[in-house]
Amino acid sequence: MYKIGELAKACDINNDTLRFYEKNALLCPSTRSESGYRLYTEKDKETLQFILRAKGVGFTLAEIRELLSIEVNKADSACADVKTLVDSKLNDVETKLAELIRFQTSLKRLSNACCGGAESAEHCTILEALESDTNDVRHEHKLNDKES
Amino acid sequence: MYKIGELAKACDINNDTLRFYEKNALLCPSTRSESGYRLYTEKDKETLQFILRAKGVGFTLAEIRELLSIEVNKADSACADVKTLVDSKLNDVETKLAELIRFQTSLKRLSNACCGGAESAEHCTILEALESDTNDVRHEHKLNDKES
DNA sequence: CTTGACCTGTGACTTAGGTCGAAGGTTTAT
DNA sequence: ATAAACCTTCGACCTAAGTCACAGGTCAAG
Repeated sequence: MYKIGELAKACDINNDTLRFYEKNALLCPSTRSESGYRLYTEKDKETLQFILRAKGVGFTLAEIRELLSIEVNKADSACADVKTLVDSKLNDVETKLAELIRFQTSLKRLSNACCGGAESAEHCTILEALESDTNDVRHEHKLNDKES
Repeated sequence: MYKIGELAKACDINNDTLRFYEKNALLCPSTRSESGYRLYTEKDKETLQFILRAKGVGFTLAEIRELLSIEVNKADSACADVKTLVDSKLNDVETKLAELIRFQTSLKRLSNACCGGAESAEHCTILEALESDTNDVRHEHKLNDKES
């Protein structure tokens, strides 16, 4: 049995995070001591590690709650249910990825176009790009310029 | 001169967003009418468009505030200052990108390993991967498995 | 002269995932 | 027996970028 601080230290998280997970129905300690201290079992620790691993692949706590409800009750769920969660998450991730790649492309273009010198910024190509709506900074669509 | 609703509509944002930008020192209307209405000039509109374009390439409002302070005072800033902001943002973006790619890789691996069938999830490879700490789900380091 | 569309300011609420402080109870070691 | 190190609950605070509600003032049309 772990007290809160012991489990937290063992898993390298904050005590408050554990309380937060409890409040949000992710991980409730199996028992309490006479005096009300949370007592976590080895099984609780495994659940916590499940949570941390799921966080590690990008799941939100709400999604992890879903995964856990399948996990505690495996026999009544299908593989397909689990895979759906993973694929839907993968979709989210790829959407965000696409946005970040647009950012990256635009920023690289801005950076490459700028001399970066100590001269006054009066003719800075970056500022000019942000000022002008012709020659949209955000998308390359028909710009047919090459990344240098 | 635009009233708040006119400028908001012209730029397809919310009136409250404009008030929010004002409160956060991003865009103050040049004047007010007798009765206190905000009045935005054409120049204000251009500044707003600058802000929206900068948002479009991924800058936060705090960063845009920095860009604007250079923009209003170009002569006293160097190109290098601007480029530094862009490069530092690019760095942020690439850090986030790296994390999302890790998520993507892990999720793809989980998804590919799962049959996704209607069978009970009792032996679901996804759940097993999240349960076990051997065979870490998050990183490929020495797994030398191939993406199918 | 009233109705409706607009504007004002203030302050609260949202999401996500915690983190912190205060006031007090418990355990353990000395 | 008392101090240090733990634990409890509760509630407030944090970031980011808004969004919404409320109570009231203004403006143009009919």
